[in-house]
Parts: sequence; structure tokens; C-alpha cells
Amino acid sequence: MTPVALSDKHKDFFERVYDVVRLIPKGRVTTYGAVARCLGAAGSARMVGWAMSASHSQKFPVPAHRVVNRNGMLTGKMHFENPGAMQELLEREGVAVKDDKVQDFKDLFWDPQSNISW
DNA sequence: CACATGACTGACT
DNA sequence: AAGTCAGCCATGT
Repeated sequence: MTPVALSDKHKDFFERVYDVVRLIPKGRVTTYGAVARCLGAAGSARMVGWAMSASHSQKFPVPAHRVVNRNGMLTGKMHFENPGAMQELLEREGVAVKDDKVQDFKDLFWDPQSNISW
């Protein structure tokens, strides 16, 4: 894994979210709550999702498809340019998705709090 | 300023 | 186990 140079707390909430999401290993997924908690915004999972909505405006691509709700369901698939793209991207990375839900979610779950050292 | 909405979560029934 | 309710915070009307 790559050491994270996110020690800068001067970054905005959005940027922090994007950084964390981009750090999600390929073939892994995480939840909005986990990311929010990792950023110290526990309880504000909605803000993470909100940030994801703006992720499309980011200069660098954000693997938003690796972020799902705590149920492992692709709740944000409809927000992609094309519905189904999210599932396709996940499956392409080796993540089995069925009925808009990540299979073996518990196994594929990637906890930023346990992998990132601030 | 008040109310409704949303890529969420946890507790309760 | 599945459905419902309330808390959460920013945005839009």
C-alpha cells in the first residue's frame, strides 16, 4: 500500500474525501460512513455522498463506484452518467455485483481508518 | 427564516 | 429479518 501524504489538514472536506476515495485499492469498496468517520466527520455520511455528487467536477477521476452505502448497495449508480456504469466498473475490477448489491461486501470492505496513517 | 430533499446510518418495532 | 423513525448537515425553494 502507498503511504499517504494527507497530513495536510488544510485541505477542504471535499478534497479529503476525494483523496481517501482515490486511495481505495482496486477491487475493494468502502462506505460513506467509514470515509466520513475517517475524516472526523462521523455522522455526516450524507456530506460524503454530497461530495461525491460534485466529484464529477474534479479534474482527476474519482472512483466513486468503490463507495457504496453500509448495505453494500450501489445507491449512487443512478447518479453516474449512465446507469449501470457503476456496476460494470466494479465487476471489471473483480467485484461481484448482483441486484445493485456488492457480493461478499464484508470481505471486500476497505476501512480507510485502518489503512491510513494521518 | 421554515420546510423539503438527499450517493447515509443506527436504533427501534 | 424486514420495515419504520429519527438524527445528521448542506442546498434549494
